[in-house]
Amino acid sequence: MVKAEQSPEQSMAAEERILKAATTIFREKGREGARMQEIADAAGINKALLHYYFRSKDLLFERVFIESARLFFSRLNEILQSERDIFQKITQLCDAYISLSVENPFIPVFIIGEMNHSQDIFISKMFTATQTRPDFSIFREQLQAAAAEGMIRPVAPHHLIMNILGLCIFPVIAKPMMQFNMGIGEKEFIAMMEERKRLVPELIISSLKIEKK
Amino acid sequence: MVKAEQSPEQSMAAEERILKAATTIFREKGREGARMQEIADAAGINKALLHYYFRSKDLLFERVFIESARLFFSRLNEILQSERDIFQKITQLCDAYISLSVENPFIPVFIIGEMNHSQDIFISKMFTATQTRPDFSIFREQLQAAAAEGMIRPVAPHHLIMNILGLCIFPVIAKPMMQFNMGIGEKEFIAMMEERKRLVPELIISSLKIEKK
DNA sequence: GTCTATATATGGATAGAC
DNA sequence: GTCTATCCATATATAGAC
Repeated sequence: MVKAEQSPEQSMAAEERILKAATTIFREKGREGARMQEIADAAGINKALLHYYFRSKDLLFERVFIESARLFFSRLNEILQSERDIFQKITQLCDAYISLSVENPFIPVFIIGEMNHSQDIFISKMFTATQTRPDFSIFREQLQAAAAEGMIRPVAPHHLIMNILGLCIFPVIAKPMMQFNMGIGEKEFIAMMEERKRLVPELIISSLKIEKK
Repeated sequence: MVKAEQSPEQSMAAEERILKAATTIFREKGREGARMQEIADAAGINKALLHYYFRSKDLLFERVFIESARLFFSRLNEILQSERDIFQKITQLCDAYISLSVENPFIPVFIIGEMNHSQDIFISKMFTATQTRPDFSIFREQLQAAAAEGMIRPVAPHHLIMNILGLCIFPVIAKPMMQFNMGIGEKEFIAMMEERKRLVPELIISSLKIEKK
């Protein structure tokens, strides 16, 4: 515990503590709601050190946002471009995004909020930085092939992806509404989301298989 | 144009202009992102007058939030408690919430964001003020009756409502993500949401009718 | 690298004239 | 009711000692 030393580990520790604290607070309160003082307190250092390491609130925010967006979107790409068939991919996507949202309930609200509050130019820049722009080409071809074979009915990829993400993520961001408007408690909510890991893939897949009209 | 007069109409006009401007700006930027100066500018008056009419930013925000929440949640109640059967109600809910979200794209993000950023006590107070707490009893009974008759398979109301709202609202709040991550332009987005007025009820209703297992 | 102290800017709110 | 001018608290950011 030789605290006087200025070892690289000490330096790293402070920088990481700041980043960890900033991540928590930005995600919970958003860019505008977060306070540098609060981040400093949570990191156990003072405001001056924040600026020493990250120069400004905007830059610190960018770091947090990019990392959050990467965490959120990288799974999408991984699953879409794997070697699995469409049904496995759908099941994996549901499981991944329900788990991700339940375990990090602030991330979806954070990303959605900031994306809707920022200028297009900023969002574009952030996305380029995350390097997670998903490639739908493989998935699209799989869907077309399956439709051509009569295995499923034709479906536009963006509709399908929105269906999956909406069904998996929306309940998490609407949780307060469910609490106050529908009387769903914490335990019921957890149970409900667990049920949805089974219900949502079933719903999505059955809708593809039905021969209607 | 006798501007010197202090008629009640003049007074009303200013108050309403403020409320209109505040509504727009709070919805777009959120409670923390909104600036009283900006609201004053948009209303064509100065900051002092904001406080004259609404006392504080918090009170002005409450007015806007309550009115927005009322607009958003009142449709839910209306439809759930109407005399229609469950299939008509589902179709109406989809149509209503797609239209509402497309026409007022900031409202869902606004309500969701503020509900996730506020204390439970505040949210609770706001909801009491809106007087729009939905009553699911009729809808629940209808679902149970239909299931008992074998018309549909059993389904929990809160799952069903989340499915509907998620499928209708999520694409709107995820619009920036679709733009930058999936290359969906403004025209494609509008067309997509129009398609969903047909696709979503079809998806929901078919999932209820299927006899699986 | 880390701190204390301080500069600077900004935003919400009030005082007081008209 | 409406304005200008100003106060005051808070927030980001910097200077400079250690």
